[in-house]
Amino acid sequence: MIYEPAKCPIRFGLGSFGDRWTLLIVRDLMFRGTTRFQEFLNAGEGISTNVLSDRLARLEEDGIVSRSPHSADRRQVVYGLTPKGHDLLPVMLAISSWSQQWDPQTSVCDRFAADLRADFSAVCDEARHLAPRALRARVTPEKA
Amino acid sequence: MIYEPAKCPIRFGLGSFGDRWTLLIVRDLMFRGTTRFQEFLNAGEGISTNVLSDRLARLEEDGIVSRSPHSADRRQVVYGLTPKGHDLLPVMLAISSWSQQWDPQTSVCDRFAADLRADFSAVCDEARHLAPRALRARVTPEKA
DNA sequence: CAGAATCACTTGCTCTTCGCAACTGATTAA
DNA sequence: TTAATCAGTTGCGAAGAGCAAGTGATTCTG
Repeated sequence: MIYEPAKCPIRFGLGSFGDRWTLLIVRDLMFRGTTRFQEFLNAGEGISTNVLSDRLARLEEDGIVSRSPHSADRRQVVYGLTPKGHDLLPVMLAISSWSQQWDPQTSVCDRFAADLRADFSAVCDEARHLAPRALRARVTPEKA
Repeated sequence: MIYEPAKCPIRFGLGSFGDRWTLLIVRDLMFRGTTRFQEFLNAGEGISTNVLSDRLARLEEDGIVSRSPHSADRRQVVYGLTPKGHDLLPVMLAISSWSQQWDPQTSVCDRFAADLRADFSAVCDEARHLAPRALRARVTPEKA
């Protein structure tokens, strides 16, 4: 926990993911299907090994990320989202929608953004059942 | 800007509010009607003056917060949300909904949470036109 | 009109955290 | 048997956060 929560929901949320890196890890798990330590490192964001290690541990402690040994290769550790982690989908999509609206560089496809604005809950319900790659395909523009 | 953005919407969002304090300032502006430097300090979160000063400056630079001199008292500076800042409402409500679901201590009223789950877009559209106090009254439980 | 209070900050200091690089122990591939 | 790969850990310099005191402008008080 990054700092103590109170009754405020914003403060509680920031206690779990109120830093530069945590939501990027959740993004990789949710939209890119990243499951291993090395993959997070190579995600191109420049997170360092010690910080990644720390954030994954915190996320596991907070019940957002699951950690299990790989069945075949015992060197590997497989990370995944718990139900609590999956429930961050609306937060991620709300941020995506905001960025699409205010950052010209952001590549969220216009149709998805329009769908979100029209019926956010319906899009979330639909997106909830998609695998990471399919989810990402739904969010990002067709021609990119 | 806390770090460089790319095409990723999550990364862009975190570039604007990916730290411990920024969203708490937005919360105070959005749900509590806080407008002055001293009020942010006394919000009970324990932010220090130098960090508050820095964050308000960044938020203004990012076009999320407006800064104007008080009409009567020229010592005072009045802070407010820009349209870009107001558009963070869905992000704040998504975080609130998540916290209400996963933190027993979080005080978001059950009815509001249910409304959000049923039709997030409609609740956002409705909430958009409310003043901070009225908005907060809609979110927090009746008996608290 | 003088002195004190209040406003939004700034400065200086200390301590924690971050980013980088090298290293480790366990496991697997050649 | 040796080399490569895995998920980390450790050590160090730099950056950021937290705390307390100070600043200049403005406004209130007597």
